[in-house]
Amino acid sequence: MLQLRDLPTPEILGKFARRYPDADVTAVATFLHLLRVATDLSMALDACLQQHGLLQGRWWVLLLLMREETLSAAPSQLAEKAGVSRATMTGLIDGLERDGLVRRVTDLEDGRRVTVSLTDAGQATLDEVMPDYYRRIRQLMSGLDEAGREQLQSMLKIVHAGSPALLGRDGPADQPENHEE
Amino acid sequence: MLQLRDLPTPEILGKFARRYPDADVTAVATFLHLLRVATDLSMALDACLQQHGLLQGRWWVLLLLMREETLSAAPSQLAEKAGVSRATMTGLIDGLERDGLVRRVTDLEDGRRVTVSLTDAGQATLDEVMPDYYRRIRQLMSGLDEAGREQLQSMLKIVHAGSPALLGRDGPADQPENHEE
DNA sequence: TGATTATAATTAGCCGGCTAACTATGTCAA
DNA sequence: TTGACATAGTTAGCCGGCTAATTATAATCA
Repeated sequence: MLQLRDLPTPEILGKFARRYPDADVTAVATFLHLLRVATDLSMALDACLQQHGLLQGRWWVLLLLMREETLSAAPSQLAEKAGVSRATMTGLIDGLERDGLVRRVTDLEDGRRVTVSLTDAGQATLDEVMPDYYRRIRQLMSGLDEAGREQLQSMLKIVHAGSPALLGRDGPADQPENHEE
Repeated sequence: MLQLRDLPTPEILGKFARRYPDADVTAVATFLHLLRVATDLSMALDACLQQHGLLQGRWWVLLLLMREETLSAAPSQLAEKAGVSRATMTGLIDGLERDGLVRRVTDLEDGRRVTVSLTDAGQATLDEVMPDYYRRIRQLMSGLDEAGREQLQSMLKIVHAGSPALLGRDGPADQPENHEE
């Protein structure tokens, strides 16, 4: 997601700000810092899961199934909840089924529908991974007390609320520029 | 990075915590929240850059070149600073060269070395993208004042410092000796 | 009824990461 | 001088996302 290792130094940001007067140095620094930390955490999570033979995508599928009372769900539901396309979910389920962690059952009444269920092996895998995962997250966050966590989350919400600003068709139209396309 | 759209509700976290007593509910919630927000920002950034015909990887290359006094650098330097493999950097440069945004020049003294330079067209592209980017970041962060940004960054540092906890070979039982920054 | 449309899942093929192998060039010491 | 090694970049091929097209089944209505 944010691969960049060499975040701009204050000097570089200042230099760029002279060429581009719209630059808000502390805003950019904070934004990049947030992406940098999150990227490192995500990569570290991947590494942790790989020690148990899982990858993030597959792990989420198992978790989503375990949340269900019936330990099962339709591929389309899983895709939506996991935030991936149905095609990607098909691939994830293929892999999990090959490893025996989930099972596919075609619906008897509606032949188009398929139900994916967590197998005993799948549950066992989660029972191995989750305690390790939870211990690591506990440790990761041990530097922040409850109040700190609350505060971090409330600041994240503020930033999150601004994210549509990044999306608008032509930017916060300060001064309209002429580009085609 | 964190595709998951359906973050666990407090009820689900509680249910999992009963099965896995090591779970620290607020730690997990904060961790996931951080990844969720960062992922949305990253995707929004991608969408913004795509409006100018760029992708994150290529954009970073142009920025790294613009930082240099000579507007040029070696592919290996760029790869390291951008945090991608040399092979990936070769591909990025291929695309940028094809679009005329950078230029490759083989070193006269050492035939193995190549210098990548920003072309006028590359600079012009940046001059189009950067003001838009900066305006959007300014808007994104407008909900936090300077003190808030400082505080957010200091909390990010605390979390970042704990990230080695996610990596340790066999859970946080053994303390990783990584210590930097 | 039977043609048309809608829905669920899958398949096909693209793209941008990666690692590992390869090519070309330079360096150094026997 | 030349053979072993080192270095810079590229190429080859894998993998997991994606979109778009396809297959199979169900639902609708003239």
